[in-house]
Amino acid sequence: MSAKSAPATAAADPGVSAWKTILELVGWGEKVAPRFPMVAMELDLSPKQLGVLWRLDPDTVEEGLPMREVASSLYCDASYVTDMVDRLEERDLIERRPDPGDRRVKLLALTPAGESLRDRALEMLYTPPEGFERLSDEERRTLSELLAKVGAGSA
Amino acid sequence: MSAKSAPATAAADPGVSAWKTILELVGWGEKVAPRFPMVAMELDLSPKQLGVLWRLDPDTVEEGLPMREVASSLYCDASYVTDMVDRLEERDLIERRPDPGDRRVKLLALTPAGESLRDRALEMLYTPPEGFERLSDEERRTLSELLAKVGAGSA
DNA sequence: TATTGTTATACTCTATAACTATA
DNA sequence: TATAGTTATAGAGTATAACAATA
Repeated sequence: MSAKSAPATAAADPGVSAWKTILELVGWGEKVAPRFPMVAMELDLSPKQLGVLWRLDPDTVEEGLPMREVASSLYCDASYVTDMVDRLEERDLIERRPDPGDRRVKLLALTPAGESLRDRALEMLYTPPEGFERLSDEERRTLSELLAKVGAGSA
Repeated sequence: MSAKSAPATAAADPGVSAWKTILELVGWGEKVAPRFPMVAMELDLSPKQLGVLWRLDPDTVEEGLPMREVASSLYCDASYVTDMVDRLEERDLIERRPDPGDRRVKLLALTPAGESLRDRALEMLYTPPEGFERLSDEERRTLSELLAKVGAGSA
């Protein structure tokens, strides 16, 4: 498996070429700006701050999310979560609530302003790239089904 | 278009749900670690440093790439490219070459060590997530074709 | 004793501004 | 005068270690 032959082999596998296209679409190729950081920047948030807002889905985390869980879910240190939360709290986007069951824990939840900013972010993030318009309705359905099969379990 | 109704509408559009799955697969969802930064970390590179190596494809940029082009392609400042290149050069991964045509310009090119590190990185990056194994050969071909249509022009 | 979160601190990442050399 | 790259510097992002409160 020499350095020269590996790429050729890879290109022949439709799974690999599909995956490469996905990386391009998402902004980890050469021509498109990375989507997630771009959305964050437009909303004056760092990517990780947007990550915090994102996890705080009001529909699923009614009571709030322990900071520790946010930290592990974002792959960053707890002390940094403290810092981000401080600043998001100053901007009145989230709030800390005591956990009735364990007084060490603080639960994070969105304020109304935070909810609406999160909504705007998800709307931007979830808008498919323009290339999707080149597919027919049926092709879009097929694509969605195939990807759902791929993503089952992780998505 | 209230904040509550928007997500429901989105879920009904197969284009949107396909795109959401893509975001999950790539690590911008909740359960998977972001792929690109992870690959970089495993190779002891920052994501942007990996970006530099990535652009320096020996097959397409024979003579080397001007630093200015690398900067704009990575959406970062030229001074930061200087810094990254300093450190990549210290690690003997890339080198600066004079541009015979314009003596202000420096061309970046991979050393042999840089080439092999880049190969390793691309091999990791281009390995599709495990979920792809759930597709038949024909499904993979279909997926690849549909995505190629979506990505045409940007990929 | 182990765990949640905070504080203090330091290190890495990245941009701005001023500068040098070339065009 | 304008452009490619560098230097010096400052600011954001992020981690480590020591600590307080609670379990």
